[in-house]
Amino acid sequence: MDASTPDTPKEKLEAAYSDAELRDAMELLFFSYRDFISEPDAILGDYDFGRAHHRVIHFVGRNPDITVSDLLSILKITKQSLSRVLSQLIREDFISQEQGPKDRRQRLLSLTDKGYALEEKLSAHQRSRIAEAFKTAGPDAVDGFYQVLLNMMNNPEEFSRHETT
Amino acid sequence: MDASTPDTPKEKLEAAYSDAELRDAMELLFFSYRDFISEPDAILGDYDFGRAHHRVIHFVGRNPDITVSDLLSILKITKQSLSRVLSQLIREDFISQEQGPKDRRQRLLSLTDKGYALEEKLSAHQRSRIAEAFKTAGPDAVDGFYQVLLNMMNNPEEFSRHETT
DNA sequence: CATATATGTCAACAACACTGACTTATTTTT
DNA sequence: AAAAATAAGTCAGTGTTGTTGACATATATG
Repeated sequence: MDASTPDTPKEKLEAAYSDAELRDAMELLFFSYRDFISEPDAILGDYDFGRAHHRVIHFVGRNPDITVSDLLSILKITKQSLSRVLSQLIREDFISQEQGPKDRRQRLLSLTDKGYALEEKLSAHQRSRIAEAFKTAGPDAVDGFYQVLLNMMNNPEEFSRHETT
Repeated sequence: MDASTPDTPKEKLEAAYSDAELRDAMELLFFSYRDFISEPDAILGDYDFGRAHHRVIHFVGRNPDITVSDLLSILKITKQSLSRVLSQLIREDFISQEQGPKDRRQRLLSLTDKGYALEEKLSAHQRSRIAEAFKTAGPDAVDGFYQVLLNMMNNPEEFSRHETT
């Protein structure tokens, strides 16, 4: 019936996981992500923005002078999809464009002051939610959180963690 | 500048987290979830289904005889949104409906054999991805993963973890 | 000079969420 | 028994965000 259950008990040292346990993890991921991402929606509504705008603001904020194509490969969406939200953000002065100094075809993106202010506002709740979770769970749990999620990525190198003070 | 940096060094024992670290965590969540959820898309395409169908199949599979309203409060979408995908899944015999034995207004939802087969197929890659990540990270890391994500939920009671063998 | 690359744009379309209004069957309350 | 509440379903319209395909412009590179 249950093909995932190991027949040899000695394998337990290697921590085999049952299908039910693995589905637990899937659900936990769903629930936590659902609650995490739904949070800034109210604020975004005030600006007539959506989650796509939020993602762009976040990644431009963390990568000043990012090129459009680099942003595209982070978000993994088409340039037409990006264009809709990006041109809105540029038009309304949340994001600025600058011609690339070496390659003048590039349009380097950065947050304006207005954009930074919005980013701060949007991420405030999310940051304190994570800070709370981290404090409650403790430093070892935080390490585990990083290890597991990193191992779940297709290209863990895409993620670069900042210094722990 | 950075308002989150504690001035008193003794607070370090309580593990304060900088804004940069907290934004790291936000990104890790984004990246890992992005890669995790994009996986079954190809299979879904073969059936002309999308991610919404996948979520319904998953939660009905894990909660046989679930009522429509309970499913709605898990997914946190409107009944009109659910209706579109659910009626498709019922029409094509992936999900069955049964009148509630106590409350005959209820329509209890369960997966058919066909539905179970699809669920298995859809979750196979995701389960092995998680199993790999768990094995690589180790049991302590898995505990940390659970603790942090649980603490990030609005209502951690909504999640119930199965027995660890 | 030819070709490739970075970006932007137009148009059409699909998935999936939303609101609002209304119906039917059944249960609960008064 | 009548009234109100609940579970589920439906119709119609709308918005966000993703997709494909085709094409344009400026700039860099061979």
